Amino acid sequence: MAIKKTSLKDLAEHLGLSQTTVSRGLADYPEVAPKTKARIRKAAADLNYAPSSSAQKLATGKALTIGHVITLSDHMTLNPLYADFIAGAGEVYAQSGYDMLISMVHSDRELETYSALANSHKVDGFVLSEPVADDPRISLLQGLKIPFIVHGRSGSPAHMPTDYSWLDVDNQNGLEKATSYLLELGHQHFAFINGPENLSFTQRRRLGFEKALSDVGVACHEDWIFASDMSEGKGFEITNQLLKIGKRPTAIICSSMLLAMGAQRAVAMQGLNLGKDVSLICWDDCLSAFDNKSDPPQFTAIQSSIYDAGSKIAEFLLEQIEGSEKVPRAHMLEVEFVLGQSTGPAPT
Amino acid sequence: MAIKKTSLKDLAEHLGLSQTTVSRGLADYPEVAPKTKARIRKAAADLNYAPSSSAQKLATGKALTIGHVITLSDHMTLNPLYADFIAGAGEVYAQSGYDMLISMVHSDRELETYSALANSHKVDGFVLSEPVADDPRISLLQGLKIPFIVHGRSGSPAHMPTDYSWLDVDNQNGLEKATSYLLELGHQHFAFINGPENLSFTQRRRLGFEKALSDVGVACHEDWIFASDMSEGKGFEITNQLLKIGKRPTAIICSSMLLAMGAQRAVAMQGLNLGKDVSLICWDDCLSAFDNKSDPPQFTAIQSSIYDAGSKIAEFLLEQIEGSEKVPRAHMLEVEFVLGQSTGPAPT
DNA sequence: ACGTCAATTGAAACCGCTTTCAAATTTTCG
DNA sequence: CGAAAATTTGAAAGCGGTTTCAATTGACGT
Repeated sequence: MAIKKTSLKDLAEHLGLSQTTVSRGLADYPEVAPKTKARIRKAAADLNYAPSSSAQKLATGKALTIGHVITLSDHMTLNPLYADFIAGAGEVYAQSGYDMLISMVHSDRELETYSALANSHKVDGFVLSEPVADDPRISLLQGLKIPFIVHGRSGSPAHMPTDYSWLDVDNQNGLEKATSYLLELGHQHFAFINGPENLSFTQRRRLGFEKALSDVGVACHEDWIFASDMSEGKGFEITNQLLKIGKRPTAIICSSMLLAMGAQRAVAMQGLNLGKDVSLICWDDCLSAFDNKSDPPQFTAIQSSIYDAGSKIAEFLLEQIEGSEKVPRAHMLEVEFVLGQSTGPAPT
Repeated sequence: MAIKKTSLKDLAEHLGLSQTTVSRGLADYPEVAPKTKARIRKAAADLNYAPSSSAQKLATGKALTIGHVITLSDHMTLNPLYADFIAGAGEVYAQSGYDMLISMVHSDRELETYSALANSHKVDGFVLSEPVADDPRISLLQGLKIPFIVHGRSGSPAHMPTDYSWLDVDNQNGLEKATSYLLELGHQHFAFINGPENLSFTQRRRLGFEKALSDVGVACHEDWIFASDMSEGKGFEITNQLLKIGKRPTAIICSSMLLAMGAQRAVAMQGLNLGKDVSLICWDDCLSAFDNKSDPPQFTAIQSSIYDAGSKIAEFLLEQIEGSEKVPRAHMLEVEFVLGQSTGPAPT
């Protein structure tokens, strides 16, 4: 009852053909006679033949696999964003016959993991997430000469890198829009609950926020800008503190839907009305788990689907790997403003 | 400027040794002289040698890879649970030198994907998630004779399968505990917002719920049991409807934290007090994104870390793959009850 | 000094597929 | 009808490791 794995050789013998022909037949080479091809395909189906991927990889040098390295910063901190992003990318991979290799690794072994995956030829390319300023992974992969694309950009907010491929959403513009809208509503006192300080999108958002304010000469409450984990709990906690202040902010901007949900809870708990006493705009990554899709939407938001970002980035990477032109490619996604129930004119 | 990939052969030549010895040296075989080993290791490090994984796989027949097949039921519905589950499993894989291969696939090509991955030897085993009753994947994999473990159980709620490995959390008991606690508080009118009907854990939870009620002879409002997507929006929507009813439920049980958050929002919006006017218990998978960790916790809950489930399941699967004994292994995880702020005595 | 045995090392086969290059078979056509 | 061209097929050499089995070397006992 040994497992009967049919090899190419078995199949060839069974057909009375050479491995060469069978291999070509299955790969649909033009030089194989149509009649033969049909025979081969039938036999392959009958014998339940499936080529060994490792043999194929060895022979072709292609891994047909894309690597995503995820760092578990502390214990089990898996960004919920990542799930949707990966779903988007994964679907594209599947359609193109690629696999997705996910490596969970602690941050201290991160670079090592990239090298190992690249050197052992396990993957043909990488997707880099959450770039930090001057991200060491970028130069590493450049040195390794393996294709990769960055979700986001490393470097200063204004910089549009040209020496590597990236796809980013216009974070700065997004926050400018959000802030401007609130300004139009007459708000003057803003709190901004942003993401972890070291991430470059956080910095870009802050820039957009500050720019919108300085453009109209409204002062920015430095100590109402928070760098926080983007969890519901933090959103609640911070907002709760804020609302206790005598002269409290009238508008809150949250860098994620989770933060916004926490903020909303705090507002409700203080007996205040969202959209009246306090306005709230949040960044909405359009995660499948939190659809902001009621009519009108629960939150006024800056939207940008991270699922789409995932699929776009996968497309670009595959083009880069398979295509001849190895020019780095850059792409900026625009955000969409949606009006929801969480904003209203500044209270007088 | 070709990429200089050092092969075993290069390394052997460089050292003036045979490939055999070098291979053994790197694999730490006892028959290689310690002095030689040291030389080999140094050279390997110097030349930046990394074995080709495909060659290794081909030679050994092991893929050192575990497959997770994720079905995207509709468009982009990636269960947020899955992220934490995968993180738990992924970490164990990484520690044991295994990779995690994730295949995103539409449900109509699901079985096909399992066969393809197995037949092409891309993976040494599978983790099956979200089993449904009489899950076809199970018999498929049994036929394929490839190791696998199920997260959850297929089949009737009472059944403890012995013909395949599984790890499950005691869903029934969890819901019994939750319901009993509410009963002790004097509640009589329950709503239960459960997960999608076809999933077997949903059925088990329902069973626990009904059992707890029938044990004390309390009637069950059939039409207050909901099979719902486990999203915040649904939780809100359903609860909102419920609260408009004249003789409304005094206690709500939610099968996920997201549902509970939605429910909470509805309660707050109706100007009601959670833990006073309405009590709420939820199932808490201890997702990293929603920590129910304040003191006291926001929600009274039945806890069971899905991250831990992921790592346990990975451990078991690897044992099954590497170990000699191929006996199916079963494991039941217990739940923990935590008292939070969302419950209180039934209003009179 | 010599046979014996353990400790090391190596040659070569093999894993299963792709691909180069040559061979065999058909077709085409003057 | 026969040569040249086009179409099909196959033998064998990799791809880069692991592993079997044989060969070499050195140590040891007498």
